[in-house]
Amino acid sequence: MSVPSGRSPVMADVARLAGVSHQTVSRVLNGHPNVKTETQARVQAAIEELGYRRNSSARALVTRRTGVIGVVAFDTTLYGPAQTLAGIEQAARAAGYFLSVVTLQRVTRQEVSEAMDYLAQQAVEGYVVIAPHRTVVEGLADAAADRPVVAVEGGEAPDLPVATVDQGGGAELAVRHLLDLGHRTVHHIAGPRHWLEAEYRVAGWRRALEAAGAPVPEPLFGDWRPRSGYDLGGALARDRSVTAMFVANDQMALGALRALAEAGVRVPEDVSVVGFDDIPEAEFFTPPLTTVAQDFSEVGRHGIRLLLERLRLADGASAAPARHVVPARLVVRTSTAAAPRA
Amino acid sequence: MSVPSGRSPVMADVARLAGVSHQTVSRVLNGHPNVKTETQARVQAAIEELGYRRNSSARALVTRRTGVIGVVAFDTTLYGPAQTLAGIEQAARAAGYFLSVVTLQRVTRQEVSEAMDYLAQQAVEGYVVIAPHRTVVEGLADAAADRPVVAVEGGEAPDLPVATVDQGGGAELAVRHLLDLGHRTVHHIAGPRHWLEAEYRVAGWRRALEAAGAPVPEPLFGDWRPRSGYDLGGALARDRSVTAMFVANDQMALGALRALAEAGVRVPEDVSVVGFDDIPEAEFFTPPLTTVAQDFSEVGRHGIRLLLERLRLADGASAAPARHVVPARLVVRTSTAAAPRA
DNA sequence: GGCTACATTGTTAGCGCTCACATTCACGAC
DNA sequence: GTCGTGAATGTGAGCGCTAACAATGTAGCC
Repeated sequence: MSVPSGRSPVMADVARLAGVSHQTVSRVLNGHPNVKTETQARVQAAIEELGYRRNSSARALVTRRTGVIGVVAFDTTLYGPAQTLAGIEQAARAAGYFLSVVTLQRVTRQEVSEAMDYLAQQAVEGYVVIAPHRTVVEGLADAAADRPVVAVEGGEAPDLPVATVDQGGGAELAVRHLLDLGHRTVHHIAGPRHWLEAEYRVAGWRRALEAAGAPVPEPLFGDWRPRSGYDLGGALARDRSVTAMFVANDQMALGALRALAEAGVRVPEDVSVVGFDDIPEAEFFTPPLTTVAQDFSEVGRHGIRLLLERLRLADGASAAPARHVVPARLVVRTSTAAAPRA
Repeated sequence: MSVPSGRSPVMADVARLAGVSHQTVSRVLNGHPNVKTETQARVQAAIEELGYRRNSSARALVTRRTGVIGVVAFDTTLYGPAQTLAGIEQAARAAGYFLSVVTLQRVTRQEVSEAMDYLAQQAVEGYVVIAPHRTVVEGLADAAADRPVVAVEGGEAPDLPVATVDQGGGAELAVRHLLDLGHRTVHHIAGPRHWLEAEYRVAGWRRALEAAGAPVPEPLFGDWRPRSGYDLGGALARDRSVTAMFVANDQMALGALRALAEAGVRVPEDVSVVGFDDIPEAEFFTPPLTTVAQDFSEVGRHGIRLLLERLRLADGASAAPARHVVPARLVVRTSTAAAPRA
């Protein structure tokens, strides 16, 4: 009787049943300290009896907080972004936030702007942008967000808090590992231009070679897909001077392994191969792939952490742009071995 | 001056600037027919000048529609679920809906209930549940949703609209392909028990064998991961009578290929292998994997379609549970060949 | 002209909640 | 006793929007 049938209960219904004012119900719901334990219990009981659930729209209307974080992602088909997204989701939920995700079809400044605009419609409190691409970082500038933004995998986006894996450092690990095995130099199949991760890996690769006084060959640019690794790997396979290659992700490394096999080049006897990402499949490639592991969910977690910090500071004082860099880790399997005698 | 600085513009601000009532602004925003073209233009101009954006909470409060669809997903690390989610996201956005995603950590009835509860807090209008597991389907029953629910990959969930790939049919394609190549029978490395997709693939495999009068060996149960394919594939490799295996997903097939290689068994000369999913890597396995392709995004799209249909029917009349089944497709590569002479 | 019909716009009343403030009561200090 | 204090609760207003209805203008028609 306390709730007219046909509509779901509201605070006033709970209040009536518990014999208190709607405000007291609100206090119980929000954990306000000054409520008698007994009253609290009575309200709780009423809530449960009616199956009451607070109307989030009404609450958001007055508090101006929706509890929603907007996420702009790109190509969640790739292992890395998908994992990062999962990490973000975990962290957000743990903090009591909801996630609204938009996946970009193409990486253009306009699409980034549109995605953020779309999310703004939903009154997200802030954005986490998975920004593996230079264009995305630029698009962020256009979007002129009036809300906090954190970039994940966003390289060194200026004026923006960033959570990222140490791509360059990971690349250095890979190259040093190969040099230590006695290879004269290391060839590189890179990710596509304008992808920040690709650029940083190229830079790290170059740095490690130069530090060792090794010659720096021209890098070849793929598109992350196995197919391009196959094509470019095939090209390198024909060059008998190549004894070591560092491939910018595991999928392309897979393609390269295939091309090498078809060319009759043995891995690791003739050529050593190192990948990047450590996808679950890498361990079972032919041969099992030495690669650089990234902790994606850690990155996602820190992305959310940085955003929440910004949200707490609220409007006025925007904190200094912070960076959180997660180290990469080399996983040695059997696709690498000592350089063959010349 | 029309907007007091320090707060964002509201409808009344736009109305004042355009010299109309706030209701007319609302009409323009909602595409109401009876507004003079000229008025419309004036309002539009005012909106743009002020950078006005409608407050979605206020709107949701009065319309009782949030425009948010809740998605319950599980293990988006796996290729299939991740792809399905992407398809759902595309379709939802195209229809003007937002998505709120919760990813389950473990598949228990309780976690499913909790996830739906969590989404209910946000007043989602309906649920799309990626339900590849028997437990999830059961959990749906507990959750006693007062809102429409659609299961994706949910097998034959009773009383629930379902969008799914024809798993059984796909398995039959795989098995028939192998039998046609002259194999006496086909061994099966299955997915984990209680996974609906796994069960349907087992059923299809059995059906095809029985239809052909072939003996039906005991299936082996893996966990989708490459490691289990490796372990179980190794076991089958030791059995010289095995000439063909159908592996329930590509990741396990990769593990199996590895185990066969290590055991000195040649693929496809000694043993033929067929996978399931057609992940991007499959084409570059050693050897390139014959597999069954599923159109995940199509499934996601139809999941959203079914939900939207339910939402339109609104509260009263719940439509008859509909099913949309997307056919699977065999992709022949070089991991399969004619049976070796006995 | 007077009436109807319809297009166009304005007015008013909430949606369900939280915030600011008012009120009540109990208790101890003086 | 009186007053101050703080805990516990209630009251009223208003967040920004849409829905329902009212009011106006405008044309068409007899």
